[in-house]
Amino acid sequence: MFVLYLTPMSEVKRTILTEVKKNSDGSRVGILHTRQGNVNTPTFMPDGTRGVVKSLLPEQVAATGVQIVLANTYHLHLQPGEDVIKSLGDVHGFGKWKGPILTDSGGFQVFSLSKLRKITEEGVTFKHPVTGEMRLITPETSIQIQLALGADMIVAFDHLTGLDDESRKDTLEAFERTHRWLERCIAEFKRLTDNLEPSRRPILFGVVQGGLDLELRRKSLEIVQNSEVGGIAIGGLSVGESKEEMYKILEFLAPLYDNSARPRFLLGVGDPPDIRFAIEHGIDMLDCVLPTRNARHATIWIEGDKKVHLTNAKFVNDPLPIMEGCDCYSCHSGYSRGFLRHQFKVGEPLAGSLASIHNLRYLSRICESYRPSVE
RNA sequence: GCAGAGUUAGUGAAGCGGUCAAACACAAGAGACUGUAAAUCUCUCGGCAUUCGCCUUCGAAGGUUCGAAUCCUUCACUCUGCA
Repeated sequence: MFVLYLTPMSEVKRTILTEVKKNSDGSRVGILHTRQGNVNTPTFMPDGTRGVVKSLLPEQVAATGVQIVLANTYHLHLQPGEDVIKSLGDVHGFGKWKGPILTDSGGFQVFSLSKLRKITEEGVTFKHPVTGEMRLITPETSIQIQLALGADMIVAFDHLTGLDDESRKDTLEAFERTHRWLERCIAEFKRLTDNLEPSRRPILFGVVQGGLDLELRRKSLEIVQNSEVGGIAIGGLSVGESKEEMYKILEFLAPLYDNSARPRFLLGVGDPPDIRFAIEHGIDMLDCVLPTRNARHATIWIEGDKKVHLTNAKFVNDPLPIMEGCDCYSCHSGYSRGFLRHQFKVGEPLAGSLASIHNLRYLSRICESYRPSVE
């Protein structure tokens, strides 16, 4: 068969995700096998860009139900550098996170640092936002860095563009380049990991692009699925488009995943309704800065996915916890909204930490609601 | 007592004849944030109308001027020197 001829490789045959159950709402329950242990899916993964989930101890992160944490290739490469991290016990020993760690490739910075970067076919040259230093990241170096960091799951270096009106014209270029770069990522990955036992290899995710164009999305998914990658990442969403547009793509892709043993990772989505929608359309893993960033900005979720600003004046004397009935540490310990409002107003970092714990628990609980039998 | 300096919206602080309802910072109020240049950013912040606009303000009271937060006089208070 043509597809098999293209993909006779070990990564495709390897069972990276064991599908435990299909739910009637379209979601699926699974066990993700990484070299750093198994993880229950669907799962939400907070971003610890610089090697830690901001303002939280690993124990506090784990206590929210989170099982995987992200780190970022671009940030850790620039500072302190993968050599330093390697010498300090790779990303696990560095940040003391015992579970699996996934690194993002730096592809997001192609988008978020668009004013500070230049794209060529070779790769992307970034100007350091602070020092002005120029640094080239290529598909090959991204893979090298991620492996040196010691991540258990890594992402192919892709070309991400925004989906605001201005940037949509770049979709085709980004789509094509992403696939050319994927081949180079895979080649480099194989070169550096072929000598490892398959069970000791990190999992490489290829990234699906294509903007809002359904045909491009179909083609991109096909290309990624026919590549020697261990996981499928859906990229290029939640970057300026409407929710309806994002949902349309997720809905379109849902029936097209061809291999239940490969995890599907939706990059960068973390608004509770979006998480639910994604999970109910076959997504197993999601990461996002939203729960922790919002928390540091005093915004938390309560029942019904409602956003609440804890700095609001109405909370001055409020003795209630962030969310009644919540089983997170912050709510369970009884910290009042009045206390949190005050600590936010005076700039006390503990307030952001307590709110982060709550928001992470809120998202973990959403994921757990799809996998009751596994708990 | 004498000589200087000062008193500006919640606070600090610019302004020194028209372009001043009055810079800026903080405080206050509201909001944004989706693979983290983000413990950040945006808006509002005398009163009313909330579109045009109108009204009351720059220690107090008088005065000069077409026009004063800005110049003059007196008073009140604050600070710094000398007694």
